[in-house]
Amino acid sequence: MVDVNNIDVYLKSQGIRPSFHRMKILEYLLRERNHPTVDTIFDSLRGMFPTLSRTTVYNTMKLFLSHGVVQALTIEEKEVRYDADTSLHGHFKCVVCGAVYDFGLEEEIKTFMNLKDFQINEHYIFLKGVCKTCLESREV
Amino acid sequence: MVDVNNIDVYLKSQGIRPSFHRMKILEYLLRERNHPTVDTIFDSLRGMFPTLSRTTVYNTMKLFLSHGVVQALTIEEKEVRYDADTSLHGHFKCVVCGAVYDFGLEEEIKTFMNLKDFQINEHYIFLKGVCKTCLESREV
DNA sequence: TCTAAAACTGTAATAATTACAAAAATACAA
DNA sequence: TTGTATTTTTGTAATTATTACAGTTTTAGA
Repeated sequence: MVDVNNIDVYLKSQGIRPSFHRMKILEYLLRERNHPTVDTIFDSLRGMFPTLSRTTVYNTMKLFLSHGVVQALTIEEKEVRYDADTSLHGHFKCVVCGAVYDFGLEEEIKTFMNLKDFQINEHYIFLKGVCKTCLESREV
Repeated sequence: MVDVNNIDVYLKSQGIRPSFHRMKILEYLLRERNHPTVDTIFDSLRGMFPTLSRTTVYNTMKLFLSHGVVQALTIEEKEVRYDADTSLHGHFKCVVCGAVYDFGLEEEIKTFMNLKDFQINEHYIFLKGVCKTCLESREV
């Protein structure tokens, strides 16, 4: 995983000039790990530097995406979320509280998705249901 | 799989009144199996009955969705696609030609996505890459 | 046939995203 | 350091998918 203290080095290694905004946005993604939408990122960072533009967040996410620094999650229509963890893992969205959880996947799972003669570049695994916390609070 | 000749019976069994438009839209989904967007459905059926409204397609898809007659695929931002096959299977999108392919998944795969103490209602498995046809035409 | 409910239509409103042009910041050569 | 070209950022306008809504048509059944 990328070291939060060396974001500039990491961005350079990915062919991206490490501007102030870009570093702050990636730092946010790495620290919070909350699979935010553009609006969530924008609202969260605006407090710290009010000069930030929503367009910059859009531009930056598009740039990060094209350089493989983030993956885009479209678990649900009308909200694209971003994840700075680009390793193989799944996502679970709780339909009650809306939280998105990560969960691990063995490499092995790829054999179950083997498409003969197709070149597979990206794997997305989304589950929906009710998370443990929401299940427990319902039982009360 | 649902019999294309008994769509009215099937819709009734799902608690949906089988109106003319609803039957034609479901028939389209079952026949074409092309994971269409609302616009694709609209454009395809408009020729047959020009009185069709885009809003009707939206309304119908929302109705089908809430009754479990279709599933919504959000493989990519900015396009919700619909699939009348609600059984467990995966989807592959070719980034070159844009086609969406179905592929089978063993029940077994669910054990690889077991989230302890979570209630899982829906499984979505999306792959992206290059399909066989596009790979072959590139080699030329 | 008449009436109430359901379905359909078309336009207007909303929301996420993109386009674009101007302004600011940065890099770097002279 | 200064000047200039390039990159980045900003803010507004445009675009696109979707939803809201109100009026019209169709349907079911008394």
